[in-house]
Amino acid sequence: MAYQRSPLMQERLADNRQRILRAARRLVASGGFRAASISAVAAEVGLSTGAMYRYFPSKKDLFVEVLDEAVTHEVAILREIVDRPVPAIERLRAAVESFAARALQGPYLAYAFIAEPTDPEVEAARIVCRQRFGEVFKDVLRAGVTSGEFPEQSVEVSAACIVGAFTEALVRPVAPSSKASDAHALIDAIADFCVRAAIGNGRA
Amino acid sequence: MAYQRSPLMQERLADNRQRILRAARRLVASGGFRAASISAVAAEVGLSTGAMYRYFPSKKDLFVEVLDEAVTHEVAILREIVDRPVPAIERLRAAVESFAARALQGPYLAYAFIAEPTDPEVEAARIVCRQRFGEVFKDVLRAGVTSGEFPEQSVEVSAACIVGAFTEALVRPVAPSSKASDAHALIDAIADFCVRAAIGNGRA
DNA sequence: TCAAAAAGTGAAGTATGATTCATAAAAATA
DNA sequence: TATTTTTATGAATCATACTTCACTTTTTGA
Repeated sequence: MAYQRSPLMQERLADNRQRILRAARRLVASGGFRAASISAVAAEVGLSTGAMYRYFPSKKDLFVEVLDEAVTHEVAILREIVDRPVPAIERLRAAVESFAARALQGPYLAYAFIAEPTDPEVEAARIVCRQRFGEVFKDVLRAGVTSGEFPEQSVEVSAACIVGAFTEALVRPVAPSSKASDAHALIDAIADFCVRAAIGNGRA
Repeated sequence: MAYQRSPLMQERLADNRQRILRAARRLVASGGFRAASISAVAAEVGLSTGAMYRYFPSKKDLFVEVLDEAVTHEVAILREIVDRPVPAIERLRAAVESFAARALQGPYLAYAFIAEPTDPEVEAARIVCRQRFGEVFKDVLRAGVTSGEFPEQSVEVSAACIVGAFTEALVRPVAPSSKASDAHALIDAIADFCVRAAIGNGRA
């Protein structure tokens, strides 16, 4: 007869799926896509490699979803900050600081969904991610230009530069002397940079 | 008896070596390290894969050298610009524009030696590359801060941000609408961004 | 021109990691 | 509990790309 999954089973499967996604993200965050082989993820979750394919049709699909989830989460946070009813300068600074603070906890994650190359399919997903980040910053910049806080500028390019600036500065500092202690100083310096870039000298 | 390479042969070998390096760089520039497999490089040069190993002991060694050559060349150009006896602002702008213009011709090359991950050994070489780039920008920034053109700032972090900003903006524009025609506009916008970031509003 | 040595070839050898598949274990019905 | 179906396993398979090696071609020096 027709056999159905019990609610309990249903839940366990859904839970496994979540755990796979989380384990994959954790591995990417700690060592990039390189460290996130199917067998590594499987081991992390406590499943066999074969079982992975019951949850995701391929490695690509898994990582597209990891990427998408991470970015959705991140963008939601940034969006909330960027929509606050305060001056654009403050919003910009807060957004950069917020992103930077979280990125510092898992530099590779920020790196992975911003820069690390993989299969063309995952790559396509990442381009969308970047655009989604870009949109948020473009919105603040546009608001600032409209309100007169920021000078005329290509908000398109500036948004890309901002994303690039904090990514680079966070992911692999030119001088990687950053300990946990000066994380705050690093974040400040990055935010200063981005705000200065947006403002210029009033009339750049 | 002891057999020696004739000068002609000597030259042909040296020439092959150069051609291998150039082909490898060309491939990286057009499609990243992914596109630069040993067999692809060999095909490009017109040699067999086996022959490659008469010129370089391993793929790693080849790419460490490719990276090193590219960066040495690039840094020499930037260094020349940065050492000119003009205001720091001008030097900074010129350096960014110069780098950006060249990077636009082969986005992947800039990308590859700035961000793309590979073997740990090549990775180590890249970290040095980034530091070398960083140094150049740090020098201009320091000069500008000393001369009072730029406000106090972490030149360390600012240098990283600058490298990141133009890399991101060049390598994969958030909105990749850039045709050959607006290359100039893009370069200008990036340079504007970096200069604004360095200057701030006089007292950031 | 001939023998020795170097250079070049490309198929075979390895290594790594994704994917499949025959089989086993577990869960759902009767 | 017995039967059927789903889920899980992990070794085997496949794919890709670096590296080696037995062999051929070319070059060198007599």
